[in-house]
Amino acid sequence: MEIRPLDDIDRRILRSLQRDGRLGNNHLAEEVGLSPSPCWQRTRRLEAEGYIKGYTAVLDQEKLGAPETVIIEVTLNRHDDAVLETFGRAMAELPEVLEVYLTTGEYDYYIKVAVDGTRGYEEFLRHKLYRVPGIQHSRSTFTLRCLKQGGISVPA
Amino acid sequence: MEIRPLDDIDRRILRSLQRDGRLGNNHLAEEVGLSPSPCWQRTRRLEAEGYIKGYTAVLDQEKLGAPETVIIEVTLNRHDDAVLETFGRAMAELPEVLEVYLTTGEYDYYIKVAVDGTRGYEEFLRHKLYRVPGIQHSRSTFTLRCLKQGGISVPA
DNA sequence: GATGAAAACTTTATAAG
DNA sequence: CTTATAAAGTTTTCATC
Repeated sequence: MEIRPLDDIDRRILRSLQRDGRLGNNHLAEEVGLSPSPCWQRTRRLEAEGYIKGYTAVLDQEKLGAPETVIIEVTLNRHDDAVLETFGRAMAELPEVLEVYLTTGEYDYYIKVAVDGTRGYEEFLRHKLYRVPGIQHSRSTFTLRCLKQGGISVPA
Repeated sequence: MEIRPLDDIDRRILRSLQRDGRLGNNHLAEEVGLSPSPCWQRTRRLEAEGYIKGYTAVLDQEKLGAPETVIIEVTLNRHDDAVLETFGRAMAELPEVLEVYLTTGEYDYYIKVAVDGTRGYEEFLRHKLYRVPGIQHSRSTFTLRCLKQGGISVPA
């Protein structure tokens, strides 16, 4: 079920649905230069094979009251599996947290949070991050402006 | 046109559409406990007022041949508006680049890229990043595992 | 792959309680 | 807000070339 590589039309379907996740099959077919029926089959195949993981509404962080994006890097004071895992899970459960990555290098975790200003940030640190045990050191970077944000580009 | 604050039902609509961007109005209405007609009006309002910025298909980075996510922080050797701006735009145009943020602190830019292993990463550095003029210093962090990724949580 | 057709469902608008 | 209606369009399946 995952044998065939993507062809040009598959990639066009992915690009179109990435641009507009609610595109109907008829419009999509027209956009990619196919008749509706095979277009529909390809789209279902791309979903079934996992190229398309899902569809989502993209919401506005500012309008929802968390205009600041802050990057927090964290080192833990122990590095056994259990501590690393527990910390990551605790972070992932917090609503302010947008992203959690376990990383190589100087820090163990890389976390991105959305907060309402320095106040919101302080609150997050004091009431959420610093209450999770095991943090040795953390370093925060406020973002000033986002120039790009989004999913992977479908290769040519 | 942007006077009214969100109520509980609006927030449920946002959460449902974030979870499934292709939910039809009837299912959505049922999910949020409303009849289809007002549900449809609220959804259009949330779009028109910008709470919903759009809809997108979420694609699989691995399946599309770029399984590694690398975080690159960059300092530029000059900090006038033109240099900062030009660098950010050049980064945003590269297909490997998923995110570009201008930041406070030690580095000027924070960039997230998707590449195919250390090979793909080296190629990105040599053929793309290092060909952009003005870089004083950069620091790369490979991510090992992603524990969370997604948009903002709709507040309670 | 293209076409066509049919049933079920969705979208969009409008009117009335 | 709800219920109801209705035309237009979409989705999904299926048979055929």
